[in-house]
Formats: sequence, C-alpha cells, structure tokens
Amino acid sequence: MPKPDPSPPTLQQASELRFLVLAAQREGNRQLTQALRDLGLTPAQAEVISALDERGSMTLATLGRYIVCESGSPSRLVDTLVRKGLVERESGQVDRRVVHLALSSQGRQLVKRIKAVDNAINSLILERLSGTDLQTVVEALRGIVRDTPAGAKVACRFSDRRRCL
Amino acid sequence: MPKPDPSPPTLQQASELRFLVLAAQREGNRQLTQALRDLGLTPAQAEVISALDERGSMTLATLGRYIVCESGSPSRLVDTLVRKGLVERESGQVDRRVVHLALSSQGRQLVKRIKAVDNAINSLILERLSGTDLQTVVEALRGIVRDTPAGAKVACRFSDRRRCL
DNA sequence: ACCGCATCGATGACGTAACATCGATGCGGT
DNA sequence: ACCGCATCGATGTTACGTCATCGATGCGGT
Repeated sequence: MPKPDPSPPTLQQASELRFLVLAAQREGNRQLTQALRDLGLTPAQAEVISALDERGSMTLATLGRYIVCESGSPSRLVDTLVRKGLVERESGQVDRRVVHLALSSQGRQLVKRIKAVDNAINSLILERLSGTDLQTVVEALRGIVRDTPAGAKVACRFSDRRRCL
Repeated sequence: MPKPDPSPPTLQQASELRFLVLAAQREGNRQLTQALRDLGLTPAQAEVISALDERGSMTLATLGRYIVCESGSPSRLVDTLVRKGLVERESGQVDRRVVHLALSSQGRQLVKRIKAVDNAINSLILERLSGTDLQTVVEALRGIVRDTPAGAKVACRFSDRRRCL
C-alpha cells in the first residue's frame, strides 16, 4: 500500500502536538512514580542514580548538565539522595569549589531494579507504537529540541559520542 | 526518492523517545513561561483562561477534566486567577457542591494576547519540523497516551467531537 | 424518609522545577 | 601578586503537580 501524501502541516496540528507532549510527559511521570514507589524513589531521583551509574563519578555541575529532569545545579535533589544514603558527596581536592558525587554501595544495589522499571516502560511504549515508524518520531522530536539545552542533554546521552560535555 | 525501510524498533529508541518527550516539555514550558511573563501569567494559568474561553463557563471539576496541565481539581490554580481578578467563581444554585467558573472582563482581555503567544510557538514548531510528516508524529503520540486520562483530554480538545465529557 | 455511596471542592503534605542571589573559589591577563 | 570575571554549589522564593484526606452535598435503592 503506498503512503498517502502527507497533508500540509497546520497550526492546529502543532497545537495538538504540544498538548500531546505535555500529556505524554505527565502520564509517563505518573506511571513512573507508581513503578518507583516500591523503591522509595521519585523519577528525578532515579534519573540521578542512573546517570551516576552510566557515567560514573562526576561533579554536581556535570550532573546538572547531564540529566534532563532539571536544569541548573541539582543540589537539593542530590541532597535527598545523600540523606537516603544512596549517593556519596565529597569535596574536590584540586578544585575546592566542586563536589564529587558517586553511588554508594546501597545506591548501586538499586540500579538493577531501576533498569527493570525503565525497560518495562520502554517495552510498553514499543507495544503502543507498533506499526508506526519510531525513528521518524524520534527525529521529529530531536528537531523540536535542537539547539536547546535540554535537547543537547538528550543528544549527549544518545548517539552523539563526539562533543559530550 | 523511496523511503528507506523503517528499522525495527528498539528499546534504546523508546528510551530516547521518553527523554525527548521530557526535554520537549521542559524546554517548551520554559519558552512559554518567558513569552507569558509580560502578561503576568504562568503556562498553567494561561491554559485555564484558554479553556474557559473555548468552552465558556464550567464547573471546577469539568475544568479539571478538560485541562492537560493538571489532574484532579485545580482549586488552587483557579484560586490564583480569582485573586488576580481574571476569573469569577460562583457557587452552584442547583447543585450546591459545585462552583461555576467564568472569565471576568479583565480575563477576557487577555485571551487575544494568549492566543498570539500560542500561535507564535506553534509556528516555531512548524518551522523546526519542516520536512517531517507532522501527522505521523501526532498519531504516534496519540498512541502512547491512548486510554490514559491525559490522552483523553487531548482527544477531547482535538477532533473527537463525540464523547467529550 | 433513610442509608450507603459517589461526587465535589478545599486543604495538607511532599517533591520538584525554574529563577535569582550569594559567598567561595579558580583563572587569565597584566 | 593582583584584579576582574567566570564557575561552582548552596539557598530563598514562587508556583506548580500529585496524592491523600475531609466535610458537604446529591442521589439511587429500598
């Protein structure tokens, strides 16, 4: 079956797209909150732990540039995780302004469970998208956030190995 | 030029899609916040005013089912707008549980400016998506939020004239 | 009329998000 | 060495966004 000619883009479609993005984010966050409840983590906290697992120890500022869930320096977010004993914080020796962060052994134990939650949700998304070309959607959203800080973060985490931080 | 065969969907792509949705929502919200600053409104407040303009007077619960920016009853969000003199609140006469909401004349004056901001952002999105089939993206996101409360809200506001509340 | 239950709107609690500010620290240019 | 400026991390402020709870109110079934 040949593809129908794509109809010309309208402002109406753009508006719906915006609401859909908002709806998807809200809905996804709610589901993620539920799924992470057993781990005693919020979505933002889980992203920090995943980031520290993927990239290893880093400073607070670097973490802020890496995670999508928050801009600026996530002092308070990390604070919560330190209080929970999941992250260790250590002042820099050379540059005394910075703070190095690392997963504690307790934090490392959560990584596997977080990944399980992530994969479950990702699988659910794949199910719901069966039949549509995922790559097209990904590229479209990349276009929307191109040249924005948040877009750079995603590009950094996926496939853009060159200029990552 | 024929389309290349779509590559099979991967969990990696689904993961990137999730981050892109988050990034797009955050980035869009920041831009919208900037654009609405002159009006003294936040994105959530602007959505309430737009909703009351589109659908006319309604109760708090109905508004809660209509707006995407918040679930539950947006008591406090509306409270802010009442305090600003943009929305009028009146207890129901028949059903004394409900509260009817309506734009004040001051609130109505903001509608045009809000629409201008919306259109500017929608146009920007269209620019950034030139070349991609917007309809495909919209349908994919509809699929993701299908059968969720937030998805129903969007379906209600766009093209699903039948069972809308 | 009554009772059990659902709905409505307000409110408390918690954890973000975004922005502004601040003091401490490093660093390049002279 | 010094100065101006940038960077870092902490903190205050404002406004959500979600969940839970509560009291008031309506309603269906008997």
